[in-house]
Amino acid sequence: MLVRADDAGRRTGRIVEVEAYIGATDRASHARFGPTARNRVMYGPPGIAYVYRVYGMYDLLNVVTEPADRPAAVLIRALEPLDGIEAMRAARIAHGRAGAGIGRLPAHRLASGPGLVTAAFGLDRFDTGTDLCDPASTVRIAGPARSVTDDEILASPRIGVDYAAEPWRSIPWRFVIAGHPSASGPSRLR
DNA sequence: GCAAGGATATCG
DNA sequence: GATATCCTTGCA
Repeated sequence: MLVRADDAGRRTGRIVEVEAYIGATDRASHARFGPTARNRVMYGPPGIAYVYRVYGMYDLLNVVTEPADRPAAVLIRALEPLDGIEAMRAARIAHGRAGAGIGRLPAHRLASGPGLVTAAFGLDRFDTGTDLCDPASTVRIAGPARSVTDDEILASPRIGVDYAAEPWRSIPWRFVIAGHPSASGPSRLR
């Protein structure tokens, strides 16, 4: 569960879709270039946020997952909004990238994509370095909203990594709660 | 189907 | 410095 507690109130969302990026040999990972100014937190301790910008407009939230010097992270691709729906909606409108229909978007679509997760939670690349495991952090990851069994989870190839060589392009390292209405992409892909 | 949008890694 | 590329999204 992703939690943000600040002046705007408390926002929580159940993490329903993630992707794994593991090691310098993963040709789809930012770590494929070795340590750089952008990805350096991937080489630090786990539990830290790595937020980067793609396509000039969207910031994507990742969590560092391995001990120092082993670059790995999990991309948070979608949330099921639980609390703070209106704060998320307001943040989406303030972010301004999406079209005019946000005011009428159903709640379950407010964070149904990696760029939408950060927009709904008011995160950007300058939040890189936040300790997501520290209860004192404004943004943090708490225990699961509820338990998930293995047979609910669908594994598939990662999204948007067609540039990577095989086998990395096809490894099923995207994990989603099968059929969840808050998963990313068109409904036919959920 | 495709444009928007700017940071980033790489090359000269 | 210049340039090709990118872990996306919403609308035509």
